Amino acid sequence: MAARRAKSATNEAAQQAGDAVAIGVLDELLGFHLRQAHDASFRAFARNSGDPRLRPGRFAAMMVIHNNPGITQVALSRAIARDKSSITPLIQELQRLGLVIRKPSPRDRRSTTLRLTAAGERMLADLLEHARAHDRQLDAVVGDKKRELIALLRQIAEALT
Amino acid sequence: MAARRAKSATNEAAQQAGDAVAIGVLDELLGFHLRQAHDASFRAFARNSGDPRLRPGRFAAMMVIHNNPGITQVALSRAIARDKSSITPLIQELQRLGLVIRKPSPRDRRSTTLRLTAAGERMLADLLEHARAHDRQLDAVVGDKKRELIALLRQIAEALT
DNA sequence: TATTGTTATACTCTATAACTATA
DNA sequence: TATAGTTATAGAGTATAACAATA
Repeated sequence: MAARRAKSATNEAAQQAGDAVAIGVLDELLGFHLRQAHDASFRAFARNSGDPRLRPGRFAAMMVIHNNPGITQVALSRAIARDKSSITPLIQELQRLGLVIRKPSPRDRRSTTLRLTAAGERMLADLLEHARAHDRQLDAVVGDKKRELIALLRQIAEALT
Repeated sequence: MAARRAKSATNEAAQQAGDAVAIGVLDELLGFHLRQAHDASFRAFARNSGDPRLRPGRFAAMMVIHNNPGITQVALSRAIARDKSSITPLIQELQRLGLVIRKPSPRDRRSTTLRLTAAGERMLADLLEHARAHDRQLDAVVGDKKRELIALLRQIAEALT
């Protein structure tokens, strides 16, 4: 746990002058960089997507519903790795906005099936534009490493879930 | 926005049977994978670090203080990219746990300087053990790509901040 | 005038547990 | 007995705005 650079009473002055702070061993931890990169990406997306209704969480849910029309709430909850009780308010909100319709399943009367409305599809297309614009920013940063990077991130998500 | 796989009334049955859901274009978005990988990593860390006081946020703050003794609250807030008003309760909590000491700056009477206590240093060493164990899990997944991956994540964080 | 840190306040996201209605 | 979805509730974590003290 030895620190990397000399520290002393003069350090405070450096901090106050706005110097870069030392992050030490954190710099070698993949988990830390994952956190930093995600945080920056998340904020940039929220910042640029103008419409405050277009949070990353809702976007992911709508995308899953779009790609799996008729999906049930529990299946959706598994797909986006959230508890089913977290899905209820999310879906209610999307329904309130007229983006999703819920229909009782004909097969299992406990279940509700989900579909995007026409407005939902339009909103999703719009969201996707923002997401793609956002991703182009990322593309510009990672260049031809994109495929490889995605593959690594996917492996991480799978291995740790 | 065409979907990738055939969808129909039979889809719901597939969902109910627990089939993997289609995520569509999301799969090509770096931002999405960043979210998934971070989410999985974050949860795994919280799950494995036994001690519930060792949240990633506190860990990062303690690490920055360790590496920059005498840092002020505002400088810390910049270092971990949070508003200064979010730092107050965080530091109060660390102080309550006896992990951090606050001293008025002799130079600027508006400022407070932060340092880890001996207990704070011990706790940090412990935290670091957990973080490293966690990172070894990640290492096992990414193998010799680690350096490159970290470099890419750092570039992303820097470009988007 | 600008900055440091605190407070008041509120919002988002999420989870656990208990419930109902079905299976 | 087990599962789908809802509700009640609570806890992190964060931000904005306004403020007092100080620069």
